[in-house]
Amino acid sequence: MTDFKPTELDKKWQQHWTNEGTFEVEADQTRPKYYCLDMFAYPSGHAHMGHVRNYTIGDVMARMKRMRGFNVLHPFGWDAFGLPAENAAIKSGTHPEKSTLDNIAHMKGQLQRLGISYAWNREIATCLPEYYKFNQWIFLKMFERGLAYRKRSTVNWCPSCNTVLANEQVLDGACWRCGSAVEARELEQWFFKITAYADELLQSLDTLHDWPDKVVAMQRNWIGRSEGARVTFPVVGGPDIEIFTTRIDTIFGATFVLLAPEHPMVDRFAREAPDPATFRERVGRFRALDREARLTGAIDKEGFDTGRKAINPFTKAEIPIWIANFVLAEYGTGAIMAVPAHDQRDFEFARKYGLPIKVVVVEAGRETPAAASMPDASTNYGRLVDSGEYSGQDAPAVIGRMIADAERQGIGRGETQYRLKDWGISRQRYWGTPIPIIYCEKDGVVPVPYDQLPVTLPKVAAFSGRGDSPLAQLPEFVNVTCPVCGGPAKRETDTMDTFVDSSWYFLRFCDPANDDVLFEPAAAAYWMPVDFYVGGIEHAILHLLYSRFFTRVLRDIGLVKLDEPFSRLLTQGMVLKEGAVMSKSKGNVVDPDAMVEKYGADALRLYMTFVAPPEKELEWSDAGLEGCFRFLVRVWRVVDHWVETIGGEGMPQCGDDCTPAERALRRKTHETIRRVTIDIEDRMHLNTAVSSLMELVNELYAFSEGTAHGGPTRAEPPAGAMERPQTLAVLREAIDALVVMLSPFAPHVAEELWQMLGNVEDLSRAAWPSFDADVARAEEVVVPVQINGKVRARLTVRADASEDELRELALADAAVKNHTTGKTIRKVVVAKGPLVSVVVQ
RNA sequence: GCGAAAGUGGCGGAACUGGCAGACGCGCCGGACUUAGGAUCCGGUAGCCGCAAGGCUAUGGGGGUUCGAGUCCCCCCUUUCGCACCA
Repeated sequence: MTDFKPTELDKKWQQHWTNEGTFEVEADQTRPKYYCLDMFAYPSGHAHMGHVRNYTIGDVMARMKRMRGFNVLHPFGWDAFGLPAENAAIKSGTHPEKSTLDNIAHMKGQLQRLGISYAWNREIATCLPEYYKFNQWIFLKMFERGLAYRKRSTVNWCPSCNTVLANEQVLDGACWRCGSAVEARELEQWFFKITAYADELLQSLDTLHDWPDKVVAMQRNWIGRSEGARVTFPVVGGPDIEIFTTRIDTIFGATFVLLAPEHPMVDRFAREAPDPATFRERVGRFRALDREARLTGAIDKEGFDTGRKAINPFTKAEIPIWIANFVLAEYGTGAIMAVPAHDQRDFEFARKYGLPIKVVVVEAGRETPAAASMPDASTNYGRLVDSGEYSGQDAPAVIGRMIADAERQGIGRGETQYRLKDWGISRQRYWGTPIPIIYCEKDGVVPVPYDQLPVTLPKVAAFSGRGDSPLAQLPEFVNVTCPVCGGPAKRETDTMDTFVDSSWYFLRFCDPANDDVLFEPAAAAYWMPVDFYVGGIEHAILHLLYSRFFTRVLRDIGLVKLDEPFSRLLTQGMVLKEGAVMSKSKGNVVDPDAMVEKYGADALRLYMTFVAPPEKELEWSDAGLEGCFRFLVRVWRVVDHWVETIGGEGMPQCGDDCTPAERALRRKTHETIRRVTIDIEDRMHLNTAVSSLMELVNELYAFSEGTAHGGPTRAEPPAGAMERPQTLAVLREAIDALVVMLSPFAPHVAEELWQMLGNVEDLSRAAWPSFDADVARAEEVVVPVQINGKVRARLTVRADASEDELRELALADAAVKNHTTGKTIRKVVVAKGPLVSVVVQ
C-alpha cells in the first residue's frame, strides 16, 4: 500500500510556508494585483465548519490566482471588540482583553492547521489601540464634516439588567438575558449620517454586477427610496401639520389626518384637550404597546379622535385629526393624510371607526365603485374623479402636475424619502472603541485633539453587568481637562458600535503597520478594490452597507479614489447537520479539529468545496468526507505508481505520433484544464471543478491499466516493463496538470506530490497549466440523430464533417431508416453541437 | 403583502449560449483479489415493459414557442430566505 500520511504532510508544508513566508506580499506595480478577502472573524474561541467553508472558498481563489500570475493579497484579522467578551467577563471575571487575545491565539492555530494561504504578517485585531485609534480619527473627521452628530433617541432598555440592548438582543419584545420586557428609553446618542449618502448608495448598486442579486435587492429595500410630496394641512386653531405621501393623486379622497402617537403635535393637543389626563393616558398606551407589538408582528389598527380639525388644502374641506397606532413616527413626517378608498390600512381604519370613504380614482376599464360596498381599498392608479380641476386626468402623469401646483401655491413640494435611518453608534459598553469626545460646561461638545489619539480603553473596569457603561465608573477616565479652556470636563463614556471597526478593515490590510495614518493612500490605490470578497449572508445589509458608506466618506476625505470597495461578492451557504445549523444547544456540532486530525486538512477542504456549490447550504456527512479522503488516496496512488518512471528532467514532448489512447488522455487533460480554470475563476463552481479532477483521475487509472506497467493497484510494475516515450510524456503532462490544479483544494498533498515529481520550486509559486484548444479538440465525435425530437441513432464521424455530410450520413443510417421508411421527411436540421434533427410525418 | 432564490434518481448535486437529462460523489447491488475485509480494484445502478434488440415515461403541475425545452414565455402549486403597517 501507500504511505500516505495526511497529518504529517499538513505539518511539514505548513511549517515550510511559514518559514519561507510564501504568502507574504508587497505592492508591485509591475504585476497585476488580486485582493482576495475572507470576512474577518469574531474571536469566539473556536473555529466552526462555517469558518472552514468560508476560508476554504477564499483560499481556492487566492491560490489559483497566485498560480495564474497575480500578486495576491490574502490577509486575515479579527473583529475583536464586542459584547460576548464583556458578557463572559461579567460571568467569569476574565478580563475581555485576556479572553479575546486567548481566543485569537487558539483560533489562529486552528486556521493555520487548515493551510489557508494567509499573509499572516498583515494580521490585525480591532481591539488593539493601533487599530482603534483610527476609528477615532475617522470619527473626528466625520464630526468635522457634520457626519457625526448627537441627538436624543429612543433605545431598547432592559429595566432588570439596567442597560441598553441592541435590536438583535431583543427577542419578542423581551431581554435575551433575563427575559424582562424591554422598554423604550430616550438617551443622547451619537449618529453617523449615512442618510447623506442614501441616494448614492442606492444608485451605485447598479454597478455591482458581480454581487448576488439577493444582496443587491436587500440593500435596495433597506435604503427604501420613495418619491412623493410633502403637503401642508392647516390645523384649525393650531400650527400646520405636514404630511408625506407618494399618492398626491388621491388627495381629494383624503377624509382625515392621522398622527403617530409620538408626533410632536400630540403633546400640544393633549394640553389643549378638554380632558388632558384621559388624552395622555390613551396616547401613552399606544406608545407603550407600539414598541413591543412592532417586534412581535401585526397589531390591530386602533386610534382615537383628537377632536381637532385640519383643512385639506386641495378640497378646502375640514377633516378630523386622529391618532393611530400604526402610523410610524420615524418615517416621513410622522403624519399622513388618510385616503380610505385607496389605501388598505386607511380603509380598515375608516371602516372600524365609521369614517367617510370617498372614491377619487377609477381604474381603467372599471366602473366607479360605490364606497359603501367596496370590499377593499382600490390601490391601483387610474383616472381621477370627483377631484375638482383634476377630474378626468390620469395618474401617474397627474401627480407631477399636482405637485407643481402645490408648490406654486406654497402648500407643498416634491420630496424623496428613505427608509434608511442614520446609524446610531453609541453603546453603553466597555469593550469597544472609546468615542473621542469631551464635554465641557463652558465649551460644550469638544473633540479630542488628533495629537491626543488614541483615547485608550482603560485596562481595569468593573463588569457587574449593571449600571451604565463601565467606563462611567472610572473617575480617572471620566474627569479630564477641557482641551479648549483647560477647565474641568468629562469624557464621553460610551463606546462605538463594533460595526464601525469592520467598516474599513479591508483598507487597513493594505498597510496594516502604519502608525501615522489609517493606510498610505498609495497602498490602497494599488490593492483596492477587493476583487473577491467571501462571507456569510448575515452581513448582506449592515456590514456591507456600512463599508460602502465608509469607503465614500474616506473618498471624500481624499484617502481613496474609489466608490465601491468590493467588486465581487460571494455569500457562502451555511453548514448544516440533520437539516439544522450546527449549534451547541442542538448538539449537532462537528469539530473541524477532529476531522483534520483524522483525515487531514486537504480532505476536509476538498469536501467543503465538492459537496455543494459555494453559495448553497451544505449538509454535513461523514461518509462524504471519507469519499474525499479516498479520492486523495487515489491521486496519491496513481502519482506514486508512475513517479519513478516519469519523474525528473528530460521528458519527451508530446508529439503527433500518439496512439488513440494517448491522444484521448491528452484530450482529457486539456479539457480538464479548460473546465477547472473556468469553474474556479469565472463561475465559482468549485464543486464541478473538483468533479472534473475526479474524472481526470478516473481516466488516469483506466489509461494505466492499458499500459505495460499496469494500473496503480498492482504492487510492483513487471520487471523490464518499457513504455513508449509518448506514453510517458502524455502521462507526465496529465499528472503535472492534475497536481497543480488540485493544489488550491488540497495544497499539502499537492505540494508533496509536486516535490516527489522532482520539482524544486514550490508548487505555490508554480504556473497554472494552459489550455490548448487544438489538443482538446476531438478528431472524432459522436453525433446524435433525433427523429421528431427523440434520439434514435448516434453517428461516429470526423469532427470536421460538413453539414451536408452529416445530413447524408444520418439519413443513410440503418436505425434512422427504421424510423423514416414509409414516412415523409419534412425537414432536416443540422445544429452545432453537432446534432442532426430529422422531422418526419 | 413586497422582494429574492429554488423545485431534477434513494441522497448531495451536474447539464456552459435552447442541442444526447442524471456528470462527479455518497449509498446500494454484483464481481475480482483475499485466511479475512467495513481495504483496494472492476462493473452495474431514474422508473416501467421486454429474454433480448428495443420501446415507453420522466427535471413540481398545466399550457405555449421551437426541428428540439430542465433551460425561453404565460398561468398555477410548493419550499427556503430577507423585509414586513415605510403612507
